[in-house]
Amino acid sequence: MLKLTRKLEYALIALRHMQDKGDTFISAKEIADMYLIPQELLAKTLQQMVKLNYIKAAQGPHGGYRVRKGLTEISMTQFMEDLEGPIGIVDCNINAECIQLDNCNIRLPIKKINSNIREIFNEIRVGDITS
Amino acid sequence: MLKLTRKLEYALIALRHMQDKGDTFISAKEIADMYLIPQELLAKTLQQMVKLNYIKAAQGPHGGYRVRKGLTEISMTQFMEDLEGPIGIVDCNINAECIQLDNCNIRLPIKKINSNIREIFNEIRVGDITS
DNA sequence: TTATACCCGACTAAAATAATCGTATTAATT
DNA sequence: AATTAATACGATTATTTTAGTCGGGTATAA
Repeated sequence: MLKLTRKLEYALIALRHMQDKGDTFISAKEIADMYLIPQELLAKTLQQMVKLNYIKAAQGPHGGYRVRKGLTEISMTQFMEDLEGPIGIVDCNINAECIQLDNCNIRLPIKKINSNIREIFNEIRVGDITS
Repeated sequence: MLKLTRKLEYALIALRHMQDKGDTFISAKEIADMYLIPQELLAKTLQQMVKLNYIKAAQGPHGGYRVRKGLTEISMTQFMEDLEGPIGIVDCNINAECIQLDNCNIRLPIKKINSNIREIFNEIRVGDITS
């Protein structure tokens, strides 16, 4: 209940590590070894962040990844939703395909809570965690 | 990511319905039929709430459940943790058995966020949703 | 030209969640 | 007393989500 995914954890750990290393390119392997993260999984997450323009990749020996400037200013809401899709504590906050429809008697207050949670993550920058 | 369980949804829907009906005993079947909830699953959830002293059960024909006074004042944090166990957006906030231990570079900020979320649910009463 | 590292889709495994089943017990009604 | 409608509860199965692996490809530094 109310869990973050491992992917997000790994992403944040990696970002923090890269951030500490400044401009040098860090390989997925280095991070995976250091924090005992499955390498392939981490690699895929990093590749996703490259597509999102969060980080920059360099191929070949001595290649790796480094953080792009400005990433730290992105809100955690955006970060999480970019990587994992919309935040919804119940499904009807995301796809609305609920068999109950109008019958549901708790829809509104739940919706409110969902906003509260997104709001929390709006107030937190990625940089608050990674630097 | 960050989902509530169905069990919690069903519990809240049921509580709200019972609350609307005042002191009369409402059967699990009535609620299940009305909101298209699997009856057995709802029944088990209701039984759990009986043990927690959230509601009172009456057996036999015309039996069912009714809400106990005072339930509405309970915080959502307590409610959710009673039904589903501790809120932890990552596992190390719950059982602390993480292979990374001191190696983890994001533990503190994550812990902070976890508190924020528990705080949100502390501010919400069950009654805010069910009445 | 070889070794290292990213790229990417398909696949498999594991864990968490959701749902069902079977049997027992209780109590109102007839 | 028998029947019926309800809760009680453990065991099991099914489904979905999450996590992790594999294989083949591309780029590039030394």
